Amino acid sequence: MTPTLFDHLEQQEPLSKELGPGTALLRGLAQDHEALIMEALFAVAAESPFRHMVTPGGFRMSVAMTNCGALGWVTDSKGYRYASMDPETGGPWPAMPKVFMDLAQQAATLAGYPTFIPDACLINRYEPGARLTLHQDKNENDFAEPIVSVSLGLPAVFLFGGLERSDKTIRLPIVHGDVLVWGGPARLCYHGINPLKKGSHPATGGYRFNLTFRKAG
DNA sequence: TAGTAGCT
DNA sequence: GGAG
Repeated sequence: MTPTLFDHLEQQEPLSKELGPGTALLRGLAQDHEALIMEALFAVAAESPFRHMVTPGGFRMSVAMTNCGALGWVTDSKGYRYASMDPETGGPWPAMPKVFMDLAQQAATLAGYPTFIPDACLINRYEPGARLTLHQDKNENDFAEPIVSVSLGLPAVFLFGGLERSDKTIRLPIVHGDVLVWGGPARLCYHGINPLKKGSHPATGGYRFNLTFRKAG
């Protein structure tokens, strides 16, 4: 039986107050298909391997990334953008696995975006110490489309701020299986991930993986 | 400025 | 030495 948004909200702290409308933290939503998801993730990585991209400023990112779907997020000395081809392999990104698409659409629907059809899935791999500093997702074409973020493996602290970098941030402890959706007035909020702490997780070993679904094109 | 260093 |  598919859980309703009410089922999820019932078991969690009231996020809507802090994060505003259009935003939901769906605790444990990805746990049901955890084995299938990890299998699909490794299949994607076998085709387009994880790599440490470089920011326009010339810094190597601590998070290793790959993509699946029609478009993939990339950064290099020329800037941030979406590309239909993997710069490393020269070929298209791997197709988005059905289990990814189904999960993203289920999460988006629960959060109030029933027509969400992602064309991009950025896969982030965090090792201990890896982090993402506060940033906005603004390389997509339509900001009316939400962001769906799936957490797998080691726990992390998700930072959620406002529309300006200097705005106060709240710290959300995120664990394996949690899915965070944000859109509407929160769509362009600054967010980030604190440096990952060392640990071990049955599903992912010493890593945290994050799937970020977007309609980019 | 999707980073890092350096401070409290 | 970790957290902010």
